[in-house]
Amino acid sequence: MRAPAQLVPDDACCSPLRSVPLGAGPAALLARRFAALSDPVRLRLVSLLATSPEGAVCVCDLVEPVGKSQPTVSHHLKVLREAGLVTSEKRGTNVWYAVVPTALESLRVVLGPVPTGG
Amino acid sequence: MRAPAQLVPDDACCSPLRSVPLGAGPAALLARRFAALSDPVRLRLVSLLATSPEGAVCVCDLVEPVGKSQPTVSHHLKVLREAGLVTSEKRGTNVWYAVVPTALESLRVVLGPVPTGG
DNA sequence: TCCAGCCATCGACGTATGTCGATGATAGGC
DNA sequence: GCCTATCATCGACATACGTCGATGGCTGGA
Repeated sequence: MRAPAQLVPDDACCSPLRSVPLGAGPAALLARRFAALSDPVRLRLVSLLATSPEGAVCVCDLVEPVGKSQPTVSHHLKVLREAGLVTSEKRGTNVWYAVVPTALESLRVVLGPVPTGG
Repeated sequence: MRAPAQLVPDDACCSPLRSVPLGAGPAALLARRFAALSDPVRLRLVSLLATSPEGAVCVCDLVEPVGKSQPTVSHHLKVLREAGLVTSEKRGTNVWYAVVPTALESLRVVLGPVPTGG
């Protein structure tokens, strides 16, 4: 259950937007990741995970802060997981989620200035 | 027509995701911007604008590269414009679009590590 | 073994989104 | 003034998405 269908690989897929015109394939890959961040609830979930002192948060501690039902939170976590932005780990009855720093970093690189010839 | 309804302001609206849990308001603002980047066609449009030597591209030169109809391209450009990611300027019969570097930079900041206490 | 708690999945609903053809608005050339 | 070119808007359609209540699968404790 940890990562059954990782639709987007963890590592970066594309060059910065300013380096070379994006092809259809890389654009689709990138779009999936940005789509994962295109919802307020998911952004708040990522923020809650990222700001956690332990680096991971139990699902039971995510439902109340975002103010959505448990199935809705579970759905959003699945979207983030399939986008490769978070990982999940089962501990007893609970499931703990954590952000994947390299995934956020890869998006940062895409938004950044072109490294060569800038 | 340049910027009739700027739904998202140009400057950054939020702290990095890792600094403090995101509130509902800032999350909604950010989500709108990421949503603008959540489509392959729009990502390619931004890339075409960003890689242009002149820094701006006529709409007539955007339709063919992305392989969509002219109304569809116009629709996507509107989404990008209302998200504050691009600007448009009329020159004669043509309309030239250009990226807003600070807008991309603000998203980069949000994805980045917390500046204080990192 | 049974029960309780936690989380994922399912089914359904309303809404938002991407896409196109047709049309309209504006600018420039004859 | 008329025609053409360029781009935005409109209307329509299929699909995707966010949301919830209900349900199911697992785990741990009594």
